[in-house]
Parts: sequence; C-alpha cells; structure tokens
Amino acid sequence: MATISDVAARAGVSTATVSRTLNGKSTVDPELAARVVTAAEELGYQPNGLARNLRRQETAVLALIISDVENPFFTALARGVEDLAQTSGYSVVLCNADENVDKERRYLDVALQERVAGVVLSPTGPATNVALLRRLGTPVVAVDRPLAGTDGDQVLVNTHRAARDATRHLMAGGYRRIGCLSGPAGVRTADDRLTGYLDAVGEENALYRRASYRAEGARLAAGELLDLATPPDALLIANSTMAIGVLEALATRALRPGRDVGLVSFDDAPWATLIDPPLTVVAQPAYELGRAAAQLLLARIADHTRPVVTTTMDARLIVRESSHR
Amino acid sequence: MATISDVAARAGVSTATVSRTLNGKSTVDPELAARVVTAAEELGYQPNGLARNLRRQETAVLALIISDVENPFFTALARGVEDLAQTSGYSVVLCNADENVDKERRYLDVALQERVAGVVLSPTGPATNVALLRRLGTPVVAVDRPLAGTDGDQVLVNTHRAARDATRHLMAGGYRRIGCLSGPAGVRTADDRLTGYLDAVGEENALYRRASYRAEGARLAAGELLDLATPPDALLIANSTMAIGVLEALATRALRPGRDVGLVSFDDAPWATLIDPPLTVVAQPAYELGRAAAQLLLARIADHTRPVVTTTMDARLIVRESSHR
DNA sequence: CTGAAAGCGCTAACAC
DNA sequence: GTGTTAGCGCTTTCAG
Repeated sequence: MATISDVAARAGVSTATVSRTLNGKSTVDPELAARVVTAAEELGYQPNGLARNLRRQETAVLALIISDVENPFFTALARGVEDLAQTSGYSVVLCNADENVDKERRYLDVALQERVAGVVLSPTGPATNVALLRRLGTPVVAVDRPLAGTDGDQVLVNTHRAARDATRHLMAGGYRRIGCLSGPAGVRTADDRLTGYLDAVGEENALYRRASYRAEGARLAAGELLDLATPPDALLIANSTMAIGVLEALATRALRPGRDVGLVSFDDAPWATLIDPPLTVVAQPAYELGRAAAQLLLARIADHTRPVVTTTMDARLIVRESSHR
Repeated sequence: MATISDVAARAGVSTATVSRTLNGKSTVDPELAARVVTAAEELGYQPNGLARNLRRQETAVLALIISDVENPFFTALARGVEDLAQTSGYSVVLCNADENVDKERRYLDVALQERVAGVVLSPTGPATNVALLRRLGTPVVAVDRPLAGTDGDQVLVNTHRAARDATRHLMAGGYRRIGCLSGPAGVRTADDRLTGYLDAVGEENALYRRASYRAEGARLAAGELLDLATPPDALLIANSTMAIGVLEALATRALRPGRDVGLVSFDDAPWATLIDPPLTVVAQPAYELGRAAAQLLLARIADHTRPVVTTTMDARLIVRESSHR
C-alpha cells in the first residue's frame, strides 16, 4: 500500500509538503499541490490512520457501548449518538456488551487501547475500569444508567417517577392487585423501576419478579405470577422486550390484556399499537438521550475541565387500551 | 499515560523485555518478568494499540457495516458476527450505514484508514470503494446482499425462491389478486423478492409498489394499493419493518389480516405471534448468516489465496394465521 | 513556502 | 535470555 513517501517521491517533493497539502493545513504553492494531488491519485494513496493518530495523539472516533443491540431502545439511542457525532466529523463504533460484564470490560479495554476520543457507555455492571479510562484521560459519559461511584457526565431518564406514575395510572384504572416485572438486580434502571412501583403500591402490596431484560425470562417470571393462588390483575413491565414474553404468557393462559390483566410496559416499541388491545407504554426519549450524551461527550473532549453535568429527561406515559378494562 | 519505556525504566530492564513479557512471546527470566509485571501495574500501564498495530501492521478488529441498526434482522446478524469473532479474539465494531450510500462510503473509508483486519458488509448501494479496499488487501465479505461486479466471498439467502414460494403459498390459500410491497430498486434483496413474486403470479398479474425498507414508506405504499379500484386481496411484504406499516394501513381501513387481506412478511419478528391473527413469515437465518460471514472473513484473513466461496442459505416459511381466511 | 529530521509507542531483527 | 536499534507512516517543529 502506498505511503506518504511514495507520494512525495513521485511528486518530487518532501513528505512534509505532501502532508501539508493533503491536510490543507499551511498553505502550499498551487503548482506543487497539484503535483501532490495527482501523484496521490495515481498511486491510490490512502492515509494510514494508525500512523496519523499515533503521531497526533488523538482519534476522531467515539465508542458507544450498549447493553443490548437487540433492544430497540438502545438502537434508537445509537442513532441519536451517531447523528450528533456525525455533525462534528466523528465516527462512532458501536460495541454490544450484551448485558455481559466481561464483554463490557473487554470493549472498554479496546476503547482505551485504541485510544478513542471518548466513550458513551450504557453500563451493564459496576464497570470498574471506567475509573481507569477516566484517570487516563479518556472522557466517558454514562447514558441510561448511572455509573456508580464515579462522578462524570450522565444523561438519564427519571425512570423512578415514570414507574411510580405508571403504577398509579393502573391503580386509577381500578386494578387492585398490581404486580411488577423488572430487570436484574444491580441494573439501575431495573432497580429504579421496581422502587417506583413499590412507592406507588406500598411495600405491603408488593408482588414482583425480577428477570433478565429479555423475553424468555419475562415469560417465565410472568407465568409464576399469573399462576399464583391470587394472581395480579395488572402488571408493570420494565421494557418492551420483556413485554413480548409477558404477552406470550398471557396468551397461553387465554388471558386478555386490559380486561383480564392491565398492562403498562416501558418503551414504545413499533408494534405496541399493532396488538390487540394496543399497549399502554412509558415512552422514553431514546434518540434524544443519545444525542444529548454525544453532545456532552464532545463538550467534555473539547474541555476536560468543564463542570460535570447530569441531564435527566422525563419519560412520557402513553395511554392506550391495555391499561383499562 | 505511561509508556513501555516508563515500565522498562522502573523495572530496570529494556523495552524489549517488557514487550516480551507482556506479550508472552519469547520466554523471559521469571524474576525479570515479575519485576516487569509489578512495574506495569504500579504505573497503570496500558499498551498503546495504535503503536502496536502500526508496528505489527495488523489489527484484531473487524468492521461490520450494516444497512439499518433498527432492523431486527441486522441486529441478529450482528450478534452472529460478534459471537464468532469473539471466539478467535477479534473485536467487532458495528457501523450503521443507515441505508445511506454516503455513510456507507464514509465507514468503508474509516475501515480502510484504521486498517481493520477485515470487513463484513451488507451493501446499501453499489459500494464502489469496496474494490479499493480489496485491492489494498483488506478482505471484505458481503452478507445478505451480493456485491455487484466484484467476486468475493459472500453469504446470501435464497430470497428469490423464498419470495416465490411464499407467493405460491398465498395462491394456494385461495387468494386471487396478490400484491407485493418490496424495498428500493437497486437493493438486491428487494429486487429478488420482487422477481420471486413476479415469477409466481406472472407479469400480467403484477401489482406491486416499492418503498423504503421502513414502516412509514410501506404504510403509504400499502395504502395506495389498498385504495385501488380493485385492491389486492393478499400482500407479500419484503421485511418486518415494512410489515408494521402495512398492518397500520390495514388497521386504519378496518381490514383484517387473513380474512380480508392475506399477509406474508419476510423476517420473523419477535412480535409476529403476538398480533391477531399471528403473522405468517419467511424466517431468514440471520444469526447464522452473521456467523457464516465472520467465519469466511476469518478464513480469508488467514489465507488471502483461498478460493472464493459463496454460501447460500435457505429461508423457511412459517405458516401462521395471516395467510388464510 | 519548503525540506530535513525528530519522534509518537511499540515490536522484531540482530547482536551479544 | 536480554539489550540495542531500526523502523511502522505520519505530523510538526525548526531552519532555510
């Protein structure tokens, strides 16, 4: 593969001149510039980003580490990050931690070693090596889930309140025994949604299960609840992927959402209006979350000393048919 | 940030010894090795991947460029690529071309400049700079959609036949006026699904629209078809995202899938069984496609001269209620 | 405005 | 088994 010195040789100039013309930094004699450009084209020259980054000690790529590529919430968020990054000339590479602490750690390592300009992270676990990243000067902003113990930029949604309000909505709809299906303990969004629910029903009426943030786990957990001697007459569900499992559990028991079991789920999936009855949801501003996180990250990259900020956005309850009889 | 020479200095050895111990290549005296390790830990040493890659002239990262992160088909594929790459110690960075030829070109450039080990590409357009990549020695394997004009490794699904069979299934179900909603012209999967459909119904009975591979476009296009003087009594839909739009179009017209309009859609979305009636689909082996593509890529990286292979997988028709009255 | 040369951090010959 | 040294390909002073 052609290098900058090949180009220099062919154009009869120094490598410095080639570098200058190709980067349009300092001004160079038009005639020489022309020679450089044609030489580069003839050789099919492609700059070596590795060498450039090594020399410049910086990279124009951001890493986005999400907990689950198959969750529409995160893909929407990813698009937000991407769209904003693009406007500033950054590329973003997406890493799927898959709700797996090891994978997350590995990706964090890669990000560090490849010296990305910054990382947007939706933490799966305690993510201890974020501290390392930050200490070594790589900006990190947490999105969706806070980063325990470290004080850095964050963009979150007020998920506790959203869960509490959604539960109250169910109570207002006349449901008397409301259950909750939340995600794994230790995942902050799952914890918050659960405590929001508990706040609304009161500890003494607690009736919940925790499962993975996946359909299968939710199906089983919902089954347990539904097969209780006194089963719940309504359910708050912590995300749209889990909602699929819950809906399956209801279907196999010939239970109809709304009439038999009131339902509210987090995340406004594209299919939420397609099912019968349409699903009442707590819509999170996923795309905006992504944009905001990217914006914070870019700002932090530009100025490492600026004050730390936490942005909190609200979720919105969209009432449809599954939450009343 | 600590460098290898800092570690060397602190351990009282040469940089070569540090490199050797940390990479476990050649064998080094246990006592020195121990000193190196503790020195590295004390300094919080993190190898600089850029420098290493520059020197080694190789990277352990794969790029996966997909056409749409928000399409479950591609995210399943992504997991396949990731899972396989992981087993061989490669990281994969996901780039979302967003069905946009410019973005795809930009990511291809990034891949080239960052000197990734190889790229798995689901081409959005003619992707002319793939030729460049290959010419410069970066292996590329095409997945889902073939790469026009270049002969490289590919893993595809026999989507033409799948579309034809799905259409025949609809005909066998007694539908007489079958329409088709396919993706953009020039996108090979969209073209193939359309011609498969045409093969089944015959050119003289053609009744189709093309739209973007998104819900909104499909909703509009389906509306056009449905509002015809003699509307179709069944529809073949080119992917699950479009199916959402079609279902919306039917709902606003109080048309019931199956009874009023027979439906078969490509891609077995998680919600396909949740709607009423459940959706008949053509399930593609997305995850396996990803695995196979990654495997081919790794093989190609290991041996640039091995024969080119095209793997074709079959899709599977899953009959549910939406395709009969 | 241009070229020579140093050096980013690392690995791999090559010598000892 | 270990150290010295020459680069990987680029950018960027520093002279001229």
